Amino acid sequence: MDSISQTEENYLKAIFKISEKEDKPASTNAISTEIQTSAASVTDMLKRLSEKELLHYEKYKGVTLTDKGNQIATELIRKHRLWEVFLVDKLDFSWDEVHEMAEQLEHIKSKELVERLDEFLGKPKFDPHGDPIPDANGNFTFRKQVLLADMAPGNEGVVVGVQDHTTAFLQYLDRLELVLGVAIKVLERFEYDESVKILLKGQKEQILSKKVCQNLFVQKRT
Amino acid sequence: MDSISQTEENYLKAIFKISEKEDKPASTNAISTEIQTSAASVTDMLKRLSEKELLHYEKYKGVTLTDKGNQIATELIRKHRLWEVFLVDKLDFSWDEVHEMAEQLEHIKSKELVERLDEFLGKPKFDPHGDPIPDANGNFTFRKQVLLADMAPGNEGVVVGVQDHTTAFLQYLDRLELVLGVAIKVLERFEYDESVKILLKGQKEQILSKKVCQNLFVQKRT
DNA sequence: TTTTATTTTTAGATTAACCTAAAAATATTT
DNA sequence: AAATATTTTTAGGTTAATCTAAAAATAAAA
Repeated sequence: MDSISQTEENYLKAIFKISEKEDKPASTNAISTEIQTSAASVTDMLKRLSEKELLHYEKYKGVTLTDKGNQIATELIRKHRLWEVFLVDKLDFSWDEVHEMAEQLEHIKSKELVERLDEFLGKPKFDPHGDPIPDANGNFTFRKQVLLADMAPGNEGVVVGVQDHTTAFLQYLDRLELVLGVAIKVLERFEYDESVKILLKGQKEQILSKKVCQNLFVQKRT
Repeated sequence: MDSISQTEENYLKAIFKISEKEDKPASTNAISTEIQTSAASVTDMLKRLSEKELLHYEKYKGVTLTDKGNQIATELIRKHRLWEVFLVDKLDFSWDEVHEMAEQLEHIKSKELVERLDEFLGKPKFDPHGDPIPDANGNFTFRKQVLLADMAPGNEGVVVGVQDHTTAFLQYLDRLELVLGVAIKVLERFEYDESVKILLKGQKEQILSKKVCQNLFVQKRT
């Protein structure tokens, strides 16, 4: 029952994030980029986390989380996303403002608090960016979704998430009225620049750049 | 605009607390007791906080907060007490469970979050223990209150706060139905052990020990 | 007013988390 | 396969926050 520092928690979260994308052990460099610190510091920390049995570490081979490390990382993600829901649903922040606050709130240590918060928010399954919130057992709700870029003309669906979480992108989406839950239909794809014409809410036509399409998740209507 | 660590914040809060009671500079020992650390560590920290101009420090003379230090401490108390209201009013925790969580939540850094939270909670003036919540400008609502121990037979009033914040006392008060807002009347004082017989909610008689009376604040009806 | 007790500070160490620079291991080119 | 480039680790140092033990200053008692 050795306690874990906020810094250690951040490393676990970073490793979890990297492992989500790539299917190989997380490299020292990948972690140092994610966490904005020197590779030497990462090596230092990996040794300590390995000592605590939160991850498997072999020199020069990268790391993978142990079950214990995975569980802690998942809990952090659960807390982060629940707090984001709180900030947006209850305190009326917009989806581009909540990351930094949630980054702090996720380190609050109290199992009971998380469960009560979850209850208070109505046990949400997704956060304000459409990312799944793991339940108390660490299980994520899986939703089959595709990038708008991968939809063919004629396809319809609902905007359910984003790949790019930057403030700039989120604010741009607000301007385009591309908020979560909105219905869209792909009308046409222009080969020239891979932009796409969509029908928004069944009424408004709009052209979206390739970049936007590659960062927007849609749940297709079947 | 040098940032301040959680540890530094805790020192400022401790000094504020000590200065509230005593009217002289806070001593190294008083701080070390409050913060549960060695006197040597306190001396170290006082030098650093003095360097940052958060307090006035003269060797062997104790410390007082500067305006800046005072402001930070007041903001921490504001945050602590607002979060306590959130935990009790929104998440249904009881008044004896919230201290530790608020102790962590008070360090979340975001001016906007505090103001939104305040708004969300209905701009409360007092926390679940009856302690005043400073407003955004650092002003406390003053309430004239007396210890139950200082009330004479015949006096009536409403329970508005506690002096002792321990879990044990708070839980005991719950058992006695002495929650905030309850009306009481002093019926009789027994010289022998300085216990007091009161009338609860105008209907139930109860005898309270000297110790209870010395830790319960009442707002007298005039 | 000395002596004794208490409080506070200094000195010297430790630990977590970071850094830079150099060395070692691994990966990529030619 | 040798040479070059990249990644990772080691070595050695720094800073914040802590500690114990000893010295210095202040306060209390005889």
